[in-house]
Amino acid sequence: MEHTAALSEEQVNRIFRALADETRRDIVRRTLTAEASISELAADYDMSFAAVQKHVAVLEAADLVARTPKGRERIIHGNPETIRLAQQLLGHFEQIWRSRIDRLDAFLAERPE
Amino acid sequence: MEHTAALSEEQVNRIFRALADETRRDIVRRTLTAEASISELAADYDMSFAAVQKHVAVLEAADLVARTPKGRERIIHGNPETIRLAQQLLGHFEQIWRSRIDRLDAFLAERPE
DNA sequence: GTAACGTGCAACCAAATGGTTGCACGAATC
DNA sequence: GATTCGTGCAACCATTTGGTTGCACGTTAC
Repeated sequence: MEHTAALSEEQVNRIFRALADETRRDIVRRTLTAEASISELAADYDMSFAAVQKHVAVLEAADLVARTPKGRERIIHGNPETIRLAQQLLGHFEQIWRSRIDRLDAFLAERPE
Repeated sequence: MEHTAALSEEQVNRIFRALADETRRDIVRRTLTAEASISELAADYDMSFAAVQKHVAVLEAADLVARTPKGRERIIHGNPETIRLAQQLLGHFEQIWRSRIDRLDAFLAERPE
C-alpha cells in the first residue's frame, strides 16, 4: 500500500500552480541543490527583490520550499518531499490509464476475433 | 539515455497551470478512463457549458487531452503521454536532490569524524 | 423543412496573478 | 550611534483567469 499523505484539492492546486512558472521552478531547483537567502536568489533574476520575495511566498504556501530565519536573513531550501507527492499524484493518473488498458485487454480476450 | 521530448518552458507552464484546477484534473481523469463529448462532461459540473468548454481548451493547449470531431460532437480523450512527461519533469527535480545527497555523502566520507 | 442539439465564439465581469515602488524595521557593520 | 543590509508589507497597476450570457452555425431528429 502506497502511503500518500491526504492532500486537500486546494493544496494540490497550490503545488501545480506554483510549478507553473519558470522563475519558481528555477528557485526550487537551486534551493534543492543548495540553500540560499532571498537576496542571493533575487540577485540572479531580472526583476525586483519584492517580486522574487512573492515567488518564494507562493512556493512556501505550496510547501515546495521552507524558509528558516538565520540572523537577518531568511534561508530558503527546497522540499523534495512535496515534489515526490506531486509525482505520485501524476502516477495516479497513469494508473487510471493503465487500468483502462487492462479492462480493454480483458474485453478483447473474452471476445475472440 | 532517457529520451524526454524537449518542451519549451512555456509548454511546461501550460501543463502545470492546466493541472492546477480541480475541475480540469477531474476531466483528465474521466477522459483517460473513457472518452466523452464536451456536453457529457459539462453535465456533471456545476457550471455553464461554456465554462467547461474553456477548461477543455486549456487542457487541449497543454496537450493533456485531444479533441476529435465525431458528427456534431467533439470527443475528448486524455493524453497519458503528457502526464508521463510532467512526471519525468518532476523526476528531474528529485534527481537534483539525490545528487546533492550524493555529494554530501562523498564530502562526509572523506572527512572522517 | 423545422426543431432541437452540440459546439464555437464574443462580450463582459470579478478576482487572482505577476510585476512595480515606497516605506518600516530589526540585524549587522563601521 | 549612524549606516547599511535583508526582509516584510502595503498600495498600485496591467494582464490573465474563470466564470457568465447571448448568439451563430452545422448536425441530427421529427
